[in-house]
Amino acid sequence: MTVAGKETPRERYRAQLRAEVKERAWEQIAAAGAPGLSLNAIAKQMGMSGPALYRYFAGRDELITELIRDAYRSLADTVRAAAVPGADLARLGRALRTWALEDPHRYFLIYGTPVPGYHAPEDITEIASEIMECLLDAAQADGAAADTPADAPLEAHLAEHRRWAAGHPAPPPALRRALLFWTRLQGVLSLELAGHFTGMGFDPDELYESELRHLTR
Amino acid sequence: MTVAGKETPRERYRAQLRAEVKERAWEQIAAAGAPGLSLNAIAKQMGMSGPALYRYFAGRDELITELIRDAYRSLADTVRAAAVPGADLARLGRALRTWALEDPHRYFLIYGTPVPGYHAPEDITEIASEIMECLLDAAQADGAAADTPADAPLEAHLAEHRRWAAGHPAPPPALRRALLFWTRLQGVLSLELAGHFTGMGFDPDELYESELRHLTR
DNA sequence: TGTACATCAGTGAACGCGCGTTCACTGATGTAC
DNA sequence: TGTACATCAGTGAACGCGCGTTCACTGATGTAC
Repeated sequence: MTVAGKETPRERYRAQLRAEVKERAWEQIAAAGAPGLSLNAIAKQMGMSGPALYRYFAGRDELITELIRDAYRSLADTVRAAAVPGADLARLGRALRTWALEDPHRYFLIYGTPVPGYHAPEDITEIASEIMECLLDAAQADGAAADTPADAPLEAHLAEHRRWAAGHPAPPPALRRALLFWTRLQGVLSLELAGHFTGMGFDPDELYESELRHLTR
Repeated sequence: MTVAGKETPRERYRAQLRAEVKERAWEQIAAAGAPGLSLNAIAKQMGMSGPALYRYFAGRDELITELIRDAYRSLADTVRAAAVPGADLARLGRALRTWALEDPHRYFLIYGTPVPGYHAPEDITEIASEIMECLLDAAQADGAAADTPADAPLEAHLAEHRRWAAGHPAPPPALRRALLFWTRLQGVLSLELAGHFTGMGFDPDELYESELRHLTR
């Protein structure tokens, strides 16, 4: 660890090279999918020999985990930036969509087909709950005016099983809003990004906006 | 092509062996994900040598395509069976959920991360629209009693872009119901199956049922 | 019914490939006196 | 300022592996007369 701003040239170089490896990794994911990611291929593309990269990453797995972490981090930052005090859920929803469309491969690294046997390290799980927290904040602020129950059975269930809310004080209707907000938008997004709407004629954005209208009114 | 019931022993054997290969393929997908699927490994597991399988499949790609086709086919059959006349959308929704939970890998082969560069052959696209048709039937039958507009902007858009409906006579509110039904359920399902709810404490089924209540009333 | 032939299943060797990863080593860069 | 040493970056060879796929071939199964 080095104090920021006091990096040695070598540390700077290391960080820069790690970053370049990751960039190439994303390019490779875009070209052949995450399973086709290969350290050797990245090295070759950067004009160095395979084993050189082992100075920067412990192995293929560490690189992938790093990419996943970065993806989560960027989503969390995006969501946090959109969940400023006073913002409504729709704003958060549009930020999510922009983020997802910006780089579908990044989206799928988080929300795509899970790799059998892979378990994310704990710090990644924490980023995920950071996202949930923003969601709850927004859901609570958004509907604070009208927190009448909208679906009693689900709200009762959520009121009793709110471990995921991690102590967040949102009332049951807000818990429900947050969760359904999330699943509904993910529904449109994942189908859209996976190409299940291509050739169908309509604009997925209209679906998305319709969901935003319904959740926030 | 042979008339059913007039199969020669050899044809019967071929069909049986192809089926066994596919079974092993699913097992392998369950163990290592679709990208790790290997003809050689399947052959070895079946006690034969690698090249033997080339008598039954043109190559790895054909096997995968076949698996995808089977997955689509089984979903379409499930949906069709649930969309009997008089059935409501909720029934179709529950059938979808049962089908998905029955074999998540099968689900992800259709709705998971798309493989860059892969394009499904046309007959698979047709199965997909078969599913859409059932959906539209159910959506139309279900809400026929109250087809008042629920979201004018979206319904207007869908009324003008109904290529996907392939001539189906469903009115705009039913178009909207069908699509949102689909995306909302997929939203819960894909997050649930990818494990994004694990450790959160609540039961995804409650979310799912809440969505069903909202769409069908 | 038996014989001659065609068809098909499966094998084993081989080709070329790329992967992840380890290891001993060279050469450059930074550090301490 | 220069010299001696330690640290680090990157190389090339090597290991073992598994992949998809082709090809010539053996042996069994079915077919025609």
